[in-house]
Amino acid sequence: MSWTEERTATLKKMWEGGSTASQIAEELGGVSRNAVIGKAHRLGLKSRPSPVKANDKKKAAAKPAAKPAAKKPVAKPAARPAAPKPAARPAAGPSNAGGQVPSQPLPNAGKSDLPKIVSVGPGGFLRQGPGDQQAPIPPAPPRRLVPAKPSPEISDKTSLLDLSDKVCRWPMGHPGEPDFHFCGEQVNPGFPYCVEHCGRAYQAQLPRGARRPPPPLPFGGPRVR
DNA sequence: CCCTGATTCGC
DNA sequence: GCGAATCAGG
Repeated sequence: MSWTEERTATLKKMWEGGSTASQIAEELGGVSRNAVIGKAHRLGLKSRPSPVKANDKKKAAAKPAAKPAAKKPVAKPAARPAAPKPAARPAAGPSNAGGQVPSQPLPNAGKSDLPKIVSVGPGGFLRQGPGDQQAPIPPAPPRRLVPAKPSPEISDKTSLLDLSDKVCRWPMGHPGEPDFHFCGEQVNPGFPYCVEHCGRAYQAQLPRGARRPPPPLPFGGPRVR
């Protein structure tokens, strides 16, 4: 398997959506977890709430001395760029650090305390505020077993091959499912999505300080059909 | 042991 | 660029 545009896009989307590397690898198929991680890094995506690197204590004095990390008999000057850590991006909370979809059905159900931020995008689409996602859509995207439903109705749906600059590339469903397809509506000029999906793709910024970790949107965004 | 992501390095 | 092997933490 090679990293095509779409597979890379899927990887990126899922990675940013909080899926674990294993899940992504499984979804894509034909690649290992390591491959996904490796690719993610090469893409520049990196460092998410990683369980293993959670430590970021202010006390750096403890052990600056690096461990050779490479136990291979190769003598290598430990000149590591010392990645400037991106300083805790508002990432998933501790409860769902594992990338699992939160069991809470409505991330934003009764909470109206947040200011409703709405702004108008270039195409006239309304940006939603983070967490303003139309509430209840997907509590949990069914992963793992794909029914392999012999669906004949994918004929008139926009498939991967039907994508062009003119049609909305918003994914409907999940890759691997028999009826996975794309929105296919006419795009909002200058964007990869139609006006409606631009509203989902591009969200308004909350004022500083009022931000919350982005709702770990399940891969591919809300399951709308 | 299971899981996670990070890193290295031969290909 | 890719990803197995490995490391390291939970």
